[in-house]
Amino acid sequence: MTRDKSGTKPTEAELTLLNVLWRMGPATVRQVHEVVSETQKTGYTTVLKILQIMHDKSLVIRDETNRAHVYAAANSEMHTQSSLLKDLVMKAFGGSTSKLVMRAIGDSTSQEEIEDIKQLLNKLEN
Amino acid sequence: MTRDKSGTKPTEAELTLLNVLWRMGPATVRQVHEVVSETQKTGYTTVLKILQIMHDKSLVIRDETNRAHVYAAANSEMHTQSSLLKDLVMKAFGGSTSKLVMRAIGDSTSQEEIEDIKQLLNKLEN
DNA sequence: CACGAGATACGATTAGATTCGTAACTTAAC
DNA sequence: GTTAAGTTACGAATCTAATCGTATCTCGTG
Repeated sequence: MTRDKSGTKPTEAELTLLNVLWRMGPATVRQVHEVVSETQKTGYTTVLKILQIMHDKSLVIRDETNRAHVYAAANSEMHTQSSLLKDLVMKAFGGSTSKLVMRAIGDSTSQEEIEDIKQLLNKLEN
Repeated sequence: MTRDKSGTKPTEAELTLLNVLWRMGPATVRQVHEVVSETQKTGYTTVLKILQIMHDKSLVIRDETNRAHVYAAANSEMHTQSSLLKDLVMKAFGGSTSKLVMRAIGDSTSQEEIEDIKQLLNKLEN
């Protein structure tokens, strides 16, 4: 029996590549590698391999029409953020989203961020 | 050169045990194992081993006075929550805490949770 | 149609996490 | 002081993540 691989939480390396794909939109291995190389020394085939694994897990879809396959994130950034948040809420905040939010707000050193959050809450009033 | 192991992010299994220690306070391997066994089928020596590894990493401290060593979390739950949050903010929210908070609030299905958060924000006004 | 650049596929390696069996040790009680 | 129960220590096996070298494939160009 093979475990269902969709909906799996992306690993650290996978999340790095997803961030690139969300920022760039659909892209080839080469394009992804170029962006990643700006901040990390990662081999081309490493990026390729991880994208292939992500394809196996259905974390990305790919267009094989052309010789250089074009990869795209299977799920939206929003969806993935929610999924990661839910995971953290469960594992470290006893399932309480409000506890997580309060901790996050409490940690906020930036005054701007606090203002942003207040504005959002004001909108929620309506 | 050995890398500094303190301040390391706890793994999944480690976080499970930390949750028990935070809930119970200082405890022996047996006590931790009993609690963990309620929800998982984990061997006694597995719990022991993980606690030993956590001790190596300075994630827990232990009192070896008695034959059965007594383990305690090295860092507070709050401290660890903040650390995990910061990590997620960096890896999945482009470093923006407010984005994380907004997503978390947006996902909140529970009306109570939204109320809790509003109350906290009101307190912050002062 | 042969070639070379550039692409994918594959397999091996390394490192860390997790699991647990077995050995060795400690101590209270007989 | 021997034993039995309970404990820690150790090491091996398994699994997953991550990395990359090498082999193979593909296609435009001459």
